[in-house]
Amino acid sequence: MYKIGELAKACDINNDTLRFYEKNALLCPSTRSESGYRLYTEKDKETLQFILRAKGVGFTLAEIRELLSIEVNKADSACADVKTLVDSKLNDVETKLAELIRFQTSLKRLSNACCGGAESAEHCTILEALESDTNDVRHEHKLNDKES
Amino acid sequence: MYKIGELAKACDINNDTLRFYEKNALLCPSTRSESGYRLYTEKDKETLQFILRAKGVGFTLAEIRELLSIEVNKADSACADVKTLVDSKLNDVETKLAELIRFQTSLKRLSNACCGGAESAEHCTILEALESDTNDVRHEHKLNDKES
DNA sequence: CTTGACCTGTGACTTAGGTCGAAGGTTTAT
DNA sequence: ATAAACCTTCGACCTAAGTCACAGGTCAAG
Ligand SMILES: [Zn+2]
Ligand SMILES: [Zn+2]
Ligand SMILES: [Zn+2]
Ligand SMILES: [Zn+2]
Repeated sequence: MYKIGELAKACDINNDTLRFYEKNALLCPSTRSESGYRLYTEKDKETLQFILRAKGVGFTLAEIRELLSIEVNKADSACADVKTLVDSKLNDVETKLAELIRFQTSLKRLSNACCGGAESAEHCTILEALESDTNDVRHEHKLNDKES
Repeated sequence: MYKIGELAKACDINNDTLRFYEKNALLCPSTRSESGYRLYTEKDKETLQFILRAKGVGFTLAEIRELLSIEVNKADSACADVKTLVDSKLNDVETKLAELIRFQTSLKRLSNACCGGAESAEHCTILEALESDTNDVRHEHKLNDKES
């Protein structure tokens, strides 16, 4: 059982953020102590970590709430509903994934095209590499322009 | 050459967003007409599409500005600087990618575990599937609890 | 010659996701 | 018994990324 400050510290967030998540129905502590202290279980902590990961991946709190609500309301919902929601989120994730891979490819191409040396990057064609979906680019520095 | 309204419409954003991007050094129209109208080239449009894609993938405008500034300042920067920035962004992208793949895996597992039928989803263990990094889960609906 | 699209500048407002402080009160640890 | 951590409510404030509107003015097309 974690008290609010303990959980917050463990997950590197603010106490107020935990209260905020509670008010916004994202994470309620499983119990309270006799004196009213919030007490979070290990499972609560995992849920929090799930929330933080989901956020990191670009889900809004509303979307995360939706995902979490499946768990809460599952007795009241049909498998069909659950699957529909999950498949829709899966779809979102896969769309993002495709974009990210496109970025990764572009950035890799760019990194490969750039020699990383101390010379002027004038020949580095970032946007070309970032925007084109086509072939590789590689720049060359002339060794001695002056003496041509 | 696109006028502001044309580009905005073509990319399904607000005119004011384009002015906002201009004020925030993300996208300046290549030229102006004699009368002062913003005129965007095809290349400007591509840059805009890059911005929109980058945003969609979770980059902040500040990060996008950094990426774009490479192009603008490349004569003034060394390949080493360019490569450092690019590799750092690449790193960010790969971190996100890893998280997203984790999500994809979880959601897929969940989707597979759920029969999608009209029955109560009581046996659907979302969080288990979402949080565990372990094995597959599959639920079974008893055919007739009453008559047991 | 009027209408709609554009220009400028200014400032208010919005949503999401917090963060902080104050006021006033309890609990827990040392 | 005192300090640190917790509780509550309440409201102010913050950033990011816009959006909207107003005022006063120019421009282009039918
Ligand atoms: Zn280079
Ligand atoms: Zn180089
Ligand atoms: Zn199910
Ligand atoms: Zn089922």
